[in-house]
Amino acid sequence: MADTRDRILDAAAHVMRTRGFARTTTREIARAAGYSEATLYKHFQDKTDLFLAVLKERLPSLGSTLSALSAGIDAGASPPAAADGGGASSSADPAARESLAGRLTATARGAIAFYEASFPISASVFSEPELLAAHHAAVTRQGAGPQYPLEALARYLRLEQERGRIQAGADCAAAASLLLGSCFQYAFLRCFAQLPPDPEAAAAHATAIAATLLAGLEPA
Amino acid sequence: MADTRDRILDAAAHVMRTRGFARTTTREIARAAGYSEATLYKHFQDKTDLFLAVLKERLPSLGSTLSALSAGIDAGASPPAAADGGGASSSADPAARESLAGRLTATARGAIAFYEASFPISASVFSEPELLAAHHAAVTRQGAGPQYPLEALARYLRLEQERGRIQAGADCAAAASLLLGSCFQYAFLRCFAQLPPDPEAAAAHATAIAATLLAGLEPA
DNA sequence: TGTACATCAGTGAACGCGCGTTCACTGATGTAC
DNA sequence: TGTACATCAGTGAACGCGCGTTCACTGATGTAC
Repeated sequence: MADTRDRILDAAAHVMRTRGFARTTTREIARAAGYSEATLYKHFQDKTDLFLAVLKERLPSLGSTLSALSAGIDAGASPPAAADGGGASSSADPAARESLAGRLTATARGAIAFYEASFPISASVFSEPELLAAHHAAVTRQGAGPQYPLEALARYLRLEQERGRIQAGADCAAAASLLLGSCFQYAFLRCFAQLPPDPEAAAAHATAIAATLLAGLEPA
Repeated sequence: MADTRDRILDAAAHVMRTRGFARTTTREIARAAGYSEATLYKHFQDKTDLFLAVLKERLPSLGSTLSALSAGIDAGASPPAAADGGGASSSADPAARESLAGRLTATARGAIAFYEASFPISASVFSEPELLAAHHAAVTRQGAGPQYPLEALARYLRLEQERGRIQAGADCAAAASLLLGSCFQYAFLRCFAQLPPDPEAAAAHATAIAATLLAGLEPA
């Protein structure tokens, strides 16, 4: 029973990813889940209810990537737990993980993987403004939402700032927006071109933007 | 007749923005345009054909913002002409327009306006993978597409690099991705929260990210 | 100028289809005595 | 252990609706003579 609900959510998420939101009908979901359409209505009030559950329970999370950020620095605020979609948060090189550049690069890699995984589903929400509003309300109510990673990264950067590893006058919110925004758009462009995730290309991008953000553009 | 086609495209773009892609039916478009549904089929082969025309002919452009970037520096490559959605590309302060920071800020403001205007329509495309593929093919064929602004900005930065206004070793592609990615995600977050465009907030964001990108984070 | 015809932008009404949803039902499993 | 009943996850078939699309048509405008 609880298993049935999970299978329906898995199937719905799978159909949304592979056929697109417009093709994600109750028939397709039921077929993919191996149940009749009527069964969907034993577990969800209607189609919108099912979609909101998919958005809430089947979107990947940046949780582990973000908690790895501050690990070993401060036992401060940890993000809400959920399934992890990134998995690229722990660098292979322990020394790199300790450096500012290493941490930012690892975060960028995790963010790219996360955005690439969530885009196909989250973009769909924009085609139904009422669904968008309901999802936004749900996500805001529980303090998550797409601006959470920005806030977490900015918090980490301020921590480093206090420790003197970042310029005293630097705008940490702006820096977080630059780094994650770049990852976000990078993932968008790959989804737009319908390219599959490429961890090596993503790592190269992550390294380049982290280094550029840290160093700045102005000549010495 | 040609006027009719334009009115249909205007109506379709309007319905897509206000009701969302899922609610953009032939009936709604016809009603908004003031024609019968049958008239749509005198001008477009089918609904997909109409959507592709909207994407091609009614998406805003960053053209003027990007050409303003290099204005007065080099008579180099100018972007393809199209209707302009930004309009915030020319700064009120001529001195600011001349400085690197001023140009980057103006570009960021134009990019935010552009992304805020195009997101509601372009996100829709993700709900129909076939439409996405067709749109991507069309846009790639004519050398435009969402990565065009990134390339144009990177080209401008390399120009400044040659003139010594940017560090010799800096990664201009990464810098362009940081700046425009931040604008892109900023616009996404506003659309997600269904907030209307706010030029003042956008200008503040643009100023902050341009300054942060230029200065970098590392202490002197 | 008047008449007969051609053109063509636009329409009203209908079509078949696939959608989301519901309903009376089945049959396996658990439980009381 | 056997019997009678309750529970409940899951179903097959049907429903009404709104969608995209088509078709025979209208009526205003232009043109030939």
